[in-house]
Amino acid sequence: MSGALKDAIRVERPAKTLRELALDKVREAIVNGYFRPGDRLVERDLCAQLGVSRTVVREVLRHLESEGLVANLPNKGPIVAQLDIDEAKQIYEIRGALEGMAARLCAERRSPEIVAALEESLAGIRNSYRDNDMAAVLTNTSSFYHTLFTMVDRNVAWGVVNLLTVRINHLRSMTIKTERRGIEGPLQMSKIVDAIRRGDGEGAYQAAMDHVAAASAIAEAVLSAKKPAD
Amino acid sequence: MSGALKDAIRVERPAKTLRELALDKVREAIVNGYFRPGDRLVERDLCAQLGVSRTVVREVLRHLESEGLVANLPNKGPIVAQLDIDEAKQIYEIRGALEGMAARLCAERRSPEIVAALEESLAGIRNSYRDNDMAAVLTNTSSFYHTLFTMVDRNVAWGVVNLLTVRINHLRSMTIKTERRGIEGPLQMSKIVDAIRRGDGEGAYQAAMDHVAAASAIAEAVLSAKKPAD
DNA sequence: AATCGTATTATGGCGTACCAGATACTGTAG
DNA sequence: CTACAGTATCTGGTACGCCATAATACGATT
Repeated sequence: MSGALKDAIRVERPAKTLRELALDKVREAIVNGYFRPGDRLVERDLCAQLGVSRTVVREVLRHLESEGLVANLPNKGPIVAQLDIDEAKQIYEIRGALEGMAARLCAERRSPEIVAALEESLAGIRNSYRDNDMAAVLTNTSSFYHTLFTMVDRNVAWGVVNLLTVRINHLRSMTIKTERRGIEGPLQMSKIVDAIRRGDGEGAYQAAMDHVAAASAIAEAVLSAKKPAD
Repeated sequence: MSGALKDAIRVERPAKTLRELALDKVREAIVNGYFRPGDRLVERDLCAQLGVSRTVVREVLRHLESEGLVANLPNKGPIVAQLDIDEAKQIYEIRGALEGMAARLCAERRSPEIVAALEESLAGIRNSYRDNDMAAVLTNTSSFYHTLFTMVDRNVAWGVVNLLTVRINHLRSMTIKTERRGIEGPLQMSKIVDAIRRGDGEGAYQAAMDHVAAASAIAEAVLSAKKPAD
């Protein structure tokens, strides 16, 4: 029997361990603001809320710690990591470097499929903005960059970007709501696609950098506006 | 009593939790080849070898998993991650982008302190090559890049680079032993320093990219030479 | 003898209970 | 009102036990 066929009929099992489920739940809770930055994450409370044992909770906390979403105070325990403005800027900068790199590679590949896939995501973003569905904007933006990286087989860089992105996720949800972002965001992204279509590597690189830089500027404004009030 | 004074007399405690100690030990063991890629990491065996409980071992394994040093096969358990050649190339590529970025920033900063610090590390590398002390070469190389990133306050990018570097660490120890690397490596790095001294951002970027590209090429040669024999 | 089913073993996943040490809180005595 | 002692809280860490699953060995049946 061929391997491919065997895979085809393979029975899908949940395969997710309790740990992974709990991990997703807690990450979700942090990202969407159920747990606020600075909140203490008391192990035994989490056990109760998640309905799992301390063993699982501890492993989850360790994992989130290595993702940078949770910080561990010595002799004090884990808290939701604070996002300081400088760190956020650094994250945007790194994303710029990596997304620029991916965009350049896409341009150099000169493949119509890439352009088509990117345009599909971009259309999704425009539609989501039109429908005022901010969750969908995030999803589609994510898929835009996902194709940008994976079409040129840069899954490691994609992993790095994802890892960093969760740390600024609540910033993202604020920046996309900003005035004019609904017009400028897609415009900048279409410039990336245009450059890729032209096979203009340098242009694609610059366009990707510009887009992230714009997001970073908005994030900085949002963050510094919020800090004093806090 | 002033806070500063209180800090000054504060008794320095190990501060490292048992978990962190165990984490370092296991990571060390993987990186320096005590555990080979593909080896199974049986929890209860590790408990015995490390002298700690399963809880700690499990947390350590989770952590290493998120670092990419350990892979978890479903219904099978953790093994030491295999490093495939494509992934290694991607890691080098990312390092190139980030180190290039940092080098450019250093050049734009035009600070004599940065140049001095870099030159000190570079001298260390040359001496270590002369003494044939490969471990010291790695340490000094690491400190070279550490200053490159931290002098311009890019600690997040430094963290990313470190995270990626452990995954290719045994490759690094092979590449630096390569013929001629003892001459070419420091030469390329001195080009980075020269560009930074001149304040030539683009030149520093290119020099850093070149250095990583050279390392990547050597790694590829080493890896593809070893694979068939395996 | 070949094959099929079953018992055993190894191992991870998960839970519970317990203890030690650090910290924060609280109430009482002077 | 302050100082101090006692207490509650919480994490770090350990030990042990149970269950599910996968692989392997073994034995029975045809």
